[in-house]
Amino acid sequence: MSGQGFSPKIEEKTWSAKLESDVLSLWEREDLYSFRADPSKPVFSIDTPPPYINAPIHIGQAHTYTWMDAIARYKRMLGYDVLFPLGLDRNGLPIEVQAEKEFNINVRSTPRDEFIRKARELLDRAGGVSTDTLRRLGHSYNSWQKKYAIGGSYETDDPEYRRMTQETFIDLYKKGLIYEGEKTTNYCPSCHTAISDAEVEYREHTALLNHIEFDVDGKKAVIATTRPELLPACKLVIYNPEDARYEGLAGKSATVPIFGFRVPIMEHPYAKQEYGTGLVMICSYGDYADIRILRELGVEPTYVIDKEGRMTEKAGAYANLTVKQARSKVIEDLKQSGLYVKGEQTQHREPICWRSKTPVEFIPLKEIYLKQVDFKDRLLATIDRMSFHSPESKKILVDWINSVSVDWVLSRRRYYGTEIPLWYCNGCGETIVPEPGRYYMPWKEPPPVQACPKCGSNSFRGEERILDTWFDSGSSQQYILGYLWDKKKFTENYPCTMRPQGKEIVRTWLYFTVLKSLLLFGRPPFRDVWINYHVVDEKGEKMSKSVGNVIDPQEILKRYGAEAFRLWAFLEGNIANGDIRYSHQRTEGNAKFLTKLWNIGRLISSFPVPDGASPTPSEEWIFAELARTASEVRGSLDAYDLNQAATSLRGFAWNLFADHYMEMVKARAYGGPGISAEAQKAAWYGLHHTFSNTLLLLSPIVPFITDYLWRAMYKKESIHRGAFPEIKADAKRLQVTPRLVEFNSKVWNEKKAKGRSLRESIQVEIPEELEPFAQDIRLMHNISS
RNA sequence: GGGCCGGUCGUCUAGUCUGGUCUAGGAUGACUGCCUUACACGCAGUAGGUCAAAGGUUCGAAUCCUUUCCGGCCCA
Repeated sequence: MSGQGFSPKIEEKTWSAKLESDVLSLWEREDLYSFRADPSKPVFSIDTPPPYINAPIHIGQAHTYTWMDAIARYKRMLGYDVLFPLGLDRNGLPIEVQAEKEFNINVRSTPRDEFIRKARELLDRAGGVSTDTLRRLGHSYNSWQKKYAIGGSYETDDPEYRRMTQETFIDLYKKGLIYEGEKTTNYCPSCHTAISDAEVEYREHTALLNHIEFDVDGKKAVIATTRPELLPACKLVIYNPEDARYEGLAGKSATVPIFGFRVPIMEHPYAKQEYGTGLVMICSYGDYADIRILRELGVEPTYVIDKEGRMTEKAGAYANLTVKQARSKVIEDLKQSGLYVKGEQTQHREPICWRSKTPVEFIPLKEIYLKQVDFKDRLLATIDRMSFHSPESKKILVDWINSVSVDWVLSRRRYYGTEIPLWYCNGCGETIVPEPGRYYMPWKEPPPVQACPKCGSNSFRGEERILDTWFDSGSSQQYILGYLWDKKKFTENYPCTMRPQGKEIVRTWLYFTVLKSLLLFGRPPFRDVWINYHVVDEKGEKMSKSVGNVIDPQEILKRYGAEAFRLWAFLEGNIANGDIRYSHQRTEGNAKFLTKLWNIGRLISSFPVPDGASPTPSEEWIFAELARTASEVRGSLDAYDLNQAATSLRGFAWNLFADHYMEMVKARAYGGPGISAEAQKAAWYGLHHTFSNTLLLLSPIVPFITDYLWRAMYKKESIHRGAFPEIKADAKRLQVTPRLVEFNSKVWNEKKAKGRSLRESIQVEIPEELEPFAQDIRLMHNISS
């Protein structure tokens, strides 16, 4: 047999991103990824984070959803019925704020129906912006269509979703875990609503630290504060017990300037000697420390700020001014009366609302709460039953649970969200709770009863507030597992297998899901929790619009294609361990593997696919390496470490299989004088067996190119119907790998040193350990004896 | 103020738990040579690291301990 007659089945020299859309439409036609509800298969469920619909997918989402996709694909190959739904988040404040801006309306002065309609209009307009990127990335969600069934894509503001949210509320209410109470609450004056502790963030900023003179029995005492407008709410002046300057002051009282009332002076360790003058005024309420100290001492608060962020009549002459106005007015008045000592700039941490970034105020509100403080120990025990990837991320949740100190404020004074399903009797105040089963809108619907069961009155008031968005989100796993439609199946498949999510929403999304799951089902919501960090720019800095370093994944798709993006996402690092940097240059570099893989396939496609053959030592060796790689990859994938899986696959395919094995057997595969038909067939088998399995192993990572090559070379049926390869091979050949690689390198080096081209012949002695491979090695390097 | 995580060639990283096989491996970029009938988006080679710093434990430390510095995050 001669070297003639073998030419690649594949003509193009490189993989092209243009082929991606062809492959994509094949997948859609073949319905490869739907949830089968096949009772013979175990379910692997992934509670994907619904991206917010009104903004394009950013690079961090593109990255992490791609990881989830690979996990889904891998589990499918293991024989799981994979539940991998696509959700779209349409709830929450951002859309309300945007509607206000867009239509120049105000949430409080616009009729509710109209406001909701406008918000929905905006959401519908945003439509496919988010999903287009996901689609092009080749993600294998069960469905792109909205369906009221397991596996269907869903929207968080859907009446069905809200029906479920309300059902959980009703359940918890009936269990006695929900109550209404008046407490000091975090209040965002810009969102006009109460917010939970989990929604409070801190911002370091420069503030004016004002030194103000108080009078203590005719003597001056200077107090430092960043919030002089709270003088009318001053309750207490404290200093550190160690502070010698103020020894003996405790027990006396201080007169508050301008307002003239007296407050007690006490020692308290919270006051730091080095902060301002060491004397601190405690008001109701400037910050959490105030709340803590005044509660500790049982002091009745005076509230001087109202829901609009204006001063109340308790602030006397300052009533109706905004907080800011009042602050400067108080400072001005203090200066006039000579009680203002000085102002200096200081670094200060202030609590802000996580959505609007407005400073949070602490005011009394009657709100609806879900009990959580009582359950801290059980929450900690519950999360011990979930496994965290990486394990370090669990600490974020543990710390948060330990710091929980008040119950969860559920009610929000907004319009666009799930209504709290309650009515109140106008006669006796009785609370009416409906039966679950449908979606209730109490602000526009009559109550589920004709007359009050307690007093018989038939006049009612529907609840107008809505639920915290996290109360909806905190049941996403419940929704996707089909709680609404088949409770038996739901119970069988509970808990959900995995929750992938960002670390920045551990204390919200993850925490609230755990809480609700514990209270509703007494179980953890997930088996595994995968927490990811962020994608940052080339220099390691956070991407932000104002800095102008944001990279749109669409741009990467346009420049390099989906496979290139995916390779970058997998090869660049493990996002569960830390931030990942993005760089075009590295994407380009990583993408070269696609060309390599393509050309490996191209050469191999020249040769027939034998059913089997008796392997020579070279085949035994590469099969042993293939088996080792497959088991490594399996281990990495089981640990959700796609980075390691991708790295070892690239290393195997390129640096061992192509560089060494293929070079060794190429001549044998082409055939020629002195090569038996049997040996040639063994080479063909070695090439195809190794390559087809490599494609399978790579298919969760680069699903486009592997499927394309697979169909071109092996089967009509998609590679994504394939099973994860189990490769058996004798491990004893593994020992020879370093010797082989070393020897080949030595020969190449020698030729180079002698200025010869690689095909020229050379005289080298083959070491004894490599004797079994002698024939291949001689042909490979053109070694003359 | 407290806590957590990280710091390894220009860049990304393996190795750290279980100290010796690490005179630290790979990738990428840089440089040099080569179009060897799959691939120049390739092949081969070369250079590049006092493993953040100091001290300690040990026969031996990137690996264990202590302190410090830097970066990031969280809590008060």
